[in-house]
Amino acid sequence: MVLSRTSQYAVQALIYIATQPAGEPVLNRDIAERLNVPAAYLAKILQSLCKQGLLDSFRGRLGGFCLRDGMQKTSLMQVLLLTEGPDFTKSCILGLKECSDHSACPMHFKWVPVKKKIIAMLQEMNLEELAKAVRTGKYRLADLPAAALPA
Amino acid sequence: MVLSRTSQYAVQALIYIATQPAGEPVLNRDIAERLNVPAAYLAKILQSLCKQGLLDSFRGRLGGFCLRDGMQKTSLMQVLLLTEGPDFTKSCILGLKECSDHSACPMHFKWVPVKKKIIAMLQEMNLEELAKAVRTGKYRLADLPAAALPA
DNA sequence: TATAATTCGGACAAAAAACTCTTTAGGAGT
DNA sequence: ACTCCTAAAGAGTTTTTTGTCCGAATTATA
Ligand code: FES
Ligand code: FES
Repeated sequence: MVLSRTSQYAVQALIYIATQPAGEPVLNRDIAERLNVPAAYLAKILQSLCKQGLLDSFRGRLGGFCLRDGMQKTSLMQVLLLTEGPDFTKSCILGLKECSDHSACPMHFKWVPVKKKIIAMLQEMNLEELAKAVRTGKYRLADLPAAALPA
Repeated sequence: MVLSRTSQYAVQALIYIATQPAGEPVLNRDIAERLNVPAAYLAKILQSLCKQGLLDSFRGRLGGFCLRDGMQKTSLMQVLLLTEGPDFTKSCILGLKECSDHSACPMHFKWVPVKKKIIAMLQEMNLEELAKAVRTGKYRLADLPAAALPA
């Protein structure tokens, strides 16, 4: 309803990394397995997040990815601006090029307040808090494996 | 941020048809030109909306598409359930297969209230009202043509 | 120094979404 | 009956997104 698969993988991975001890690199393979997403594809996404400054990467033995220092409090909004592009929040719901009060589609004045709520929500959630929530065990980052479902 | 291009075209076209005199078929060609959208592609979308019961179509001279009788008050939610599929509102923002209180991702309890707002908004907007808004001339369905932009 | 483990980078492949072309069939006017 | 105008249908193309593969570079450790 809102996010590309790439963004979903990125967010899941970042939260997962944030749940792990800071400073200890996490293996791409482990993240992919844990989240049940394609490892090679996830690697690309993580590499891109490195280039964009959210992650640090280390090659060779004891290598892996970890959150760059000071990025614990990165908001989901910041992440999505990287993965969805800088116009993420700027678009008209009907797809018009410009979305502004003086150039409005018929849904504009209903949509804008809702959009503001979405943006506020994305800005107030950060990786550290989400990771903390996951560590309580009450929330999950990936689907239940089929094996765990009732027969 | 929320809708596929197909859905955007569908909604734009339906609103445009609703602005036209009821019972008089509107040409696909005219809709496409007015919305500045690929005609052949739009035709497919309209055909699909016919099959799904929102529109009536007529071939030959004086042919075209018009809203099926009684569909003037169709809500955007109903339209999007057709164009985006019946799971449109059911998805988890992180992409998990199940989105429910007892199987929640870490964003679930923040996301669900916002999602409810989106759904409420989509349910309360219907084609007739949107068309009326467009007829006032204050709102638009398509981008300003490049020719109309300041040089 | 050799080895194993890891990311990096680029090319490639598959799938989905967006869009086009061409032919057929149906309906209105003459 | 004929012609013109329209949507219907289906195959095909292009573009974007998602996903794979492989070889090279980098690093810890034995
Ligand atoms: S112009 Fe369409 S949402 Fe603002
Ligand atoms: S489980 Fe993720 S939004 Fe409900």
